[in-house]
Amino acid sequence: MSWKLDKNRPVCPQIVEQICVKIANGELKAGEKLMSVREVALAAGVNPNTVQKAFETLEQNGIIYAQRGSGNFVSDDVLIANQKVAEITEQKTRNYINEMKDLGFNEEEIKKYIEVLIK
Amino acid sequence: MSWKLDKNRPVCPQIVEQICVKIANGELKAGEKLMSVREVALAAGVNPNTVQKAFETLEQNGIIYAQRGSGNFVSDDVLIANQKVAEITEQKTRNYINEMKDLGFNEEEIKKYIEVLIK
Amino acid sequence: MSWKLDKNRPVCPQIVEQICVKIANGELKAGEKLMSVREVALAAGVNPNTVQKAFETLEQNGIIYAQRGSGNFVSDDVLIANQKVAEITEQKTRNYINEMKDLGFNEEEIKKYIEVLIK
Amino acid sequence: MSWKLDKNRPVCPQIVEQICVKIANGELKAGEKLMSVREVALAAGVNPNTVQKAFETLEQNGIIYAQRGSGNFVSDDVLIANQKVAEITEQKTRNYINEMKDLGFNEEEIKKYIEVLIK
DNA sequence: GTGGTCTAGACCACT
DNA sequence: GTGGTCTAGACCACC
Repeated sequence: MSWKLDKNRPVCPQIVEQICVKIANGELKAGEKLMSVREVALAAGVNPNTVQKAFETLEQNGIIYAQRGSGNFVSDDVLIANQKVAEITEQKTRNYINEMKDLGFNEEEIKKYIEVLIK
Repeated sequence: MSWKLDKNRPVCPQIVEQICVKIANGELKAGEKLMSVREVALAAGVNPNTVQKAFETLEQNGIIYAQRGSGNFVSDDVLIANQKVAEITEQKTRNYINEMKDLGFNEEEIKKYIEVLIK
Repeated sequence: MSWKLDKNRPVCPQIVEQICVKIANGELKAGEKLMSVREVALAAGVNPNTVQKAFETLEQNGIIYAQRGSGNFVSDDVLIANQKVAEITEQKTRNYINEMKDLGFNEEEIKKYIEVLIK
Repeated sequence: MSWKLDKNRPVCPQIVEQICVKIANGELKAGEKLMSVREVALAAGVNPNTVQKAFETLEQNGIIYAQRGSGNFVSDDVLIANQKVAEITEQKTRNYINEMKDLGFNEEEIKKYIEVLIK
């Protein structure tokens, strides 16, 4: 279980996203036990509180559930994670497009810009 | 002079960006007098302090210059504003691409995603 | 012997309470042998360690006693279980009343609220 | 603005509840600025982080909204706070009733018990 | 000054 | 050992 964290962005939502992705792509399966808060914190080089907060967010979204004393588990309904990933993706993309349009770019220019920088 | 501010993002940098854009696209010309801090604040529905900070940032970047008692003026060298816009654009785009890749998308998928959402 | 466990509350004290109740209402009689830790765990769908802890608590309170190799037995003095039940009841009720008062309800309103929801 | 906190219960939800109550009973009005995180922390004798978390919860529920650099404000829609109070009240009461029933009390006994302890 | 995020470290109850 | 909660204190960007 690997963690690529961009230290220039808030860490907590990144953990949330990455766990959703891991569930969405099958790396984590329905009902499976997650690594403990402390293990993730250690592996990702992050404070346990930050991981705890990320897990709380995931639980509030019904993507995982916590069981005191035994750990956190992937929800049986994996669909929610997929939706969350889709939602995050769409929101990031819409944000990007809007910001680019505010900067005066039109649709064709944005597409070209992406194409140039993408590799 | 219109202001489209996204209340969900920091306001100050948005003002900086938009003035750069207005200079870059010729809406504001070299040496032209800007609206006063108060006028911009009123027109954009924002705290005057925020506008003041934005103007200071622009002045530090050599994009505008202040003349005590008479107002703020677009720098004679419009090129700096163009560079700033280019810089911001590139950074936003790289950020977006990196975040999408972290979400598990490859280059082709990102391009397709943009194409679908852009219109 | 049935077990109604609310998974949203700590399990261990629930087991303690329910055994006290069973003693208090005569379902378990003085000197009677209890089900084994494993049996209770199985019947209640709970980790045996949790049941073990519950039994330890009960023993410390003098409500049951353990006999190595033969099992756990209801104490001869059933009174203690009765007191425990009374104590728990009072504490739960006082808690509830205090929390409702903190929410801005007065005594009459609390009574009415209970009456409406109780059936 | 007074804070009665029961140190034997989790503090954070208590703050959430009390702010909801203050909005519901009109002590805080729609659009009004709340005390700052630090002020509440000081006044309630609690760590600022705890207050921050409570405010986050309130924001996620649409009961207040945060404005970076200027403070937290009561949402224009006061109704949500009222609903939240009602929801909390009902949940606490149902919990209480269920726990009492698990302890072997029937409806009449619960009502009598409340009546005796309430004053 | 204000909210937002994070680190560090502690304690608790439960499994 | 595990999650849950809290304190303490720090830094940042923004208004």
